Amino acid sequence: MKNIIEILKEKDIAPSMQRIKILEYLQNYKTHPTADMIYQALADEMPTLSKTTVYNTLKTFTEKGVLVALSLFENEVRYEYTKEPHIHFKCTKCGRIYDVLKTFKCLKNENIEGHQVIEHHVNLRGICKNCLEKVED
Amino acid sequence: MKNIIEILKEKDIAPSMQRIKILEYLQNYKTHPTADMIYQALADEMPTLSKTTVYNTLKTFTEKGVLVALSLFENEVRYEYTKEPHIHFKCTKCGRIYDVLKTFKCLKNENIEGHQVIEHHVNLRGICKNCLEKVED
DNA sequence: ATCATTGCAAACACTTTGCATACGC
DNA sequence: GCGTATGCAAAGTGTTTGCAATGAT
Repeated sequence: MKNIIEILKEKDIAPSMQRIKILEYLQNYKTHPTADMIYQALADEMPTLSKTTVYNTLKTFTEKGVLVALSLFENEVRYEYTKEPHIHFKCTKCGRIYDVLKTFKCLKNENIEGHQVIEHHVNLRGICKNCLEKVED
Repeated sequence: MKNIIEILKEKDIAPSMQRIKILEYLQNYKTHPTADMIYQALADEMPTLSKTTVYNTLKTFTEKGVLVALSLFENEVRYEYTKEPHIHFKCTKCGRIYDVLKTFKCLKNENIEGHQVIEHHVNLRGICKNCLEKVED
């Protein structure tokens, strides 16, 4: 795995304890967490961490292209590190978000009805594998 | 155009002045407005209208399947009446949201990697036709 | 008379802002 | 020492809740 400090420097972001921990968390836990989830997860080992810093850091990372901010359903912002082409599936039962393979053509940089596409997001919602199995029991 | 009262009755929603006006607004102005935009637009001719009622009504309509709530970008909830298959394009310059034709296969009711899909949303972002032309001037 | 809808005020959750302190080169 | 990052408290948004007043049958 690429060194976190390297990644930050490449994007002109000064490394700091807080920034490293937050990016590390997003690399390790691919759960598409909200700002608050990240804060809760790190607060134990970083008692002086403030939510403002989490928000600031996520904003910086998103602006510099380190992270992607997702607006899926229910009006919540979630963050992810991976930028491999994929789409999102959110389970209405357990709330978990899955990355699934993008099987169709990406419209990025294409022209659609005269509009120039820069981002292309596909969001699915339904019942996930896990929850389907539970119902069958 | 189908009578609004008919539509409401079909969905077991008791018609009221407020509900009719709100649905009428969404039928007439296909701008994918937020709750606040709807409130602002109607407040003039309905001085006693409350924002709570707008929120209540949009919630009811969405639950009963009269409207669809969209989570596009920037963490804002927008509402639309049409349910013809289409996808959304949001312009990063002017903020306008366009409906564009869905040219690829809908995954609704299909099984993707074991997950059962109920909803399928495609969101594009970029520079719209209008704003592209303005830059060229 | 009964039951649902409305609308005010207050509460709430999430996010941003202002500013003083602390940190790192 | 200087410029940036941090973090507290407060303010700002968007939305929901509690409850009394209103409206419809």
